[in-house]
Amino acid sequence: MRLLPHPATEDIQLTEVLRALSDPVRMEIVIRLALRGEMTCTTAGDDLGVHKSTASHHYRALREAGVIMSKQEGRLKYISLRRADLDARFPGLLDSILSAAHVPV
Amino acid sequence: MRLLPHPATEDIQLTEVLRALSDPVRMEIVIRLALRGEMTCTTAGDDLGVHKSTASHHYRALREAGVIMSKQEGRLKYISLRRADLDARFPGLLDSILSAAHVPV
DNA sequence: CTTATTGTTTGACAACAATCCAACTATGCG
DNA sequence: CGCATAGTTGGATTGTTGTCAAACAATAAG
Repeated sequence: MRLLPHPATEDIQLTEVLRALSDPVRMEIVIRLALRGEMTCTTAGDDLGVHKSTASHHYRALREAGVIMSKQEGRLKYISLRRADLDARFPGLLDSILSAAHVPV
Repeated sequence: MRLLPHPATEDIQLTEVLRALSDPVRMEIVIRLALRGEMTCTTAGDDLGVHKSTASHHYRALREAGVIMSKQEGRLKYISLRRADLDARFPGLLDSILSAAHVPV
């Protein structure tokens, strides 16, 4: 099991988080993660309407902004929302964004 | 006194609001409006570090996303945050973003 | 009427971003 | 080992964005 580089909680920048979530494809990925929890990249990218390499690019954007966590397990890569970290850094922000996206919090 | 075209409250899109706020210059403008209320474009753009035409471009981006209101009064144009509209459309969103930006709400 | 003030528009330009495709890497399976 | 699966990377393309400068428009003031 390997971890990939992620920004530390205190290094997460507000405008970068907002930027990451301002793309509809990335927002949809985040919504899926919020609804269904940790999942593999393939599952997260299913029926997303973009090429898998494009999805991969979006995973990186979300990871570098501090929105998601990735961990490699064997052949699979699991991604998940950094809910606790985001809530520690920006209390209430993720919840209000998810509510705005009609995701039950 | 003239009003300029703004999106109706129900037409404000989440990703467009996040996009508008993902630029540091626009975020700073919004912070100023949150702290000091309605102000003219010149006041809002003071010491922003960008050319006035660039600031004007940002006002339009914020207006088209539904984040700010503009009204022309004589030679001056006043801009203000659409707090009530944003709160009606996305409850708690603006507050949590402003809190994240260290603006007292 | 002329001038100063306030802000927008247009053009140019460089940087960035979203996308697809093809090639590649890495891991597990038989 | 050889093959399939899961994802990433690099290149190409196309479009968007942030910026400045210069020209413009509209209004108020002298």
